[in-house]
Amino acid sequence: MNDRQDVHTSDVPVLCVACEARHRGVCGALDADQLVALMKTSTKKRLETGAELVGDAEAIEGYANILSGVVKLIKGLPDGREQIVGLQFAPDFLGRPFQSESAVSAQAATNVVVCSFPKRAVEALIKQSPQLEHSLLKQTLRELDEARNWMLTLGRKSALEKVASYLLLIANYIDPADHSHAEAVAFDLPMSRLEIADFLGLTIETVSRQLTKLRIDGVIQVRQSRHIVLDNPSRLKTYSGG
Amino acid sequence: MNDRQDVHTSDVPVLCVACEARHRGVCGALDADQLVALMKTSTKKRLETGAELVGDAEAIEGYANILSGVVKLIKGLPDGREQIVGLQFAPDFLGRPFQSESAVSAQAATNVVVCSFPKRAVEALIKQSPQLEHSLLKQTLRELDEARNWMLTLGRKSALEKVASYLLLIANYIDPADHSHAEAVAFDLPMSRLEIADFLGLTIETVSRQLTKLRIDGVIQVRQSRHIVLDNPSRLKTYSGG
DNA sequence: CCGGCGATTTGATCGAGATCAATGCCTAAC
DNA sequence: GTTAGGCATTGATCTCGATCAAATCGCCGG
Repeated sequence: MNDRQDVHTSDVPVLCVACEARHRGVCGALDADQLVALMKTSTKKRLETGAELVGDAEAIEGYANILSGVVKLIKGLPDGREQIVGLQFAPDFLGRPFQSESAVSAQAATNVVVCSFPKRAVEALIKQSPQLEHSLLKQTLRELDEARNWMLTLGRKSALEKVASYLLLIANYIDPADHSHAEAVAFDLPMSRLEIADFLGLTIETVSRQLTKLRIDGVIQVRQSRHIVLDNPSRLKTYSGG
Repeated sequence: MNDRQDVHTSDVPVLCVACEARHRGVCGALDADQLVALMKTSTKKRLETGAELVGDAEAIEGYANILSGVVKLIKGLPDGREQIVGLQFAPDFLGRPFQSESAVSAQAATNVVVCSFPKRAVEALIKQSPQLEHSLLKQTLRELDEARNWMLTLGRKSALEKVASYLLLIANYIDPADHSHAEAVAFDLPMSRLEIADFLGLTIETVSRQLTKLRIDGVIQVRQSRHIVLDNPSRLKTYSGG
């Protein structure tokens, strides 16, 4: 079901000479020499909540590994309506290979730390390393699956089902354990109500009302608006529409 | 904007020894020897409208090149609600590399002709040929872009904007020319009202009403319910919400 | 030509979620 | 502690699209 860990071709984290983080993710596909070469070109960057990594239709300046935090991918309409079309968590790889322009805008949803690489260095490496390309293909296939799952949610679920699905999605990222039995899970939402609404194709008021309903039904606890406790995750699943 | 043609690593169509069609698409990435080997394992299949290529959560029996027709990718909820999460046209490649189960069900929306290959043969070839993997990555990235574009439509557009966007999408597949100036385009819809509704996250009645509205506004002509004429495609764009 | 059947259109009504409008809550500055 | 300002909740109302129901169209077989 969840092949997230499968994205890492190598499970051995590698110490980056530039940003001093231990990389996993796509970098695991490289051999030692390639890694050293790549990491000499890397830079560690810290981004505040709301900071823009790549603007829509802007030239892409590089690629990045997310070390911590959550990045949202946004598409907007000319009149200002917005839809979040993807969420990226560590250790996802950020960037659009073989395209000079981005179709989406990428923004930090929380404080984010990335290790970024110049476009040219990564693309040269992709040409050399089928392993890296294989790794990118796997991540892209996973993102495609996630996008299609979300299309079902956007097109066919009710507001209540959408919010329940969202909570389960986040709970699963925080703690990828199997929540089919009844262990409690607690976590902080990495997004504001407005961002949740833009992810679910709803308004903030509707998101708030559905959370209230779930709270009153005793399925979730909400504290300080961001902190969520699921006493019984499998019960929440019955609200998510499958 | 549209890098569809870019998917074909080679522009030279190759005659398939088995199905006697000239392949393009992903097969273009192979060298002559590899092609011959692959094509000896291929079979040409004709599928009636509605035929299922791959069921949800079924084992994937193989891969296929679409030679003609339209294939819809469907995701469903336990209670029967359905969402079309992707459309594939010739010469798209059909299949989910590196996964034993399909996350979606694939059905023929029109009569479809495919040239199918056994799973094993294709996967062996992917291992040998970085070119093929590169080609698959490009197709997957394009599908991801399309999925994300459609998420914006599903989450944030009105029913009228959705229907207008759908007509422009189909018009663009039929004739990938630039429709920004005012040349008329005519085509047959490859899908029923129910399928359009399942693609747009609407009901058949709403789809029908929006088409009627566009017809009364003089933006489109509708004949025999499937045949559409856009006298002025750029005018339809103003209805699509950007 | 006629009847039948599925697909589509049109009509009437309903309701989920949007919109408009307060009100309440948490944090930060002073 | 007090106040200001951004977020979130709650309430009242409206609207778009769903639902229920009834024609109408198009096509095929007799």
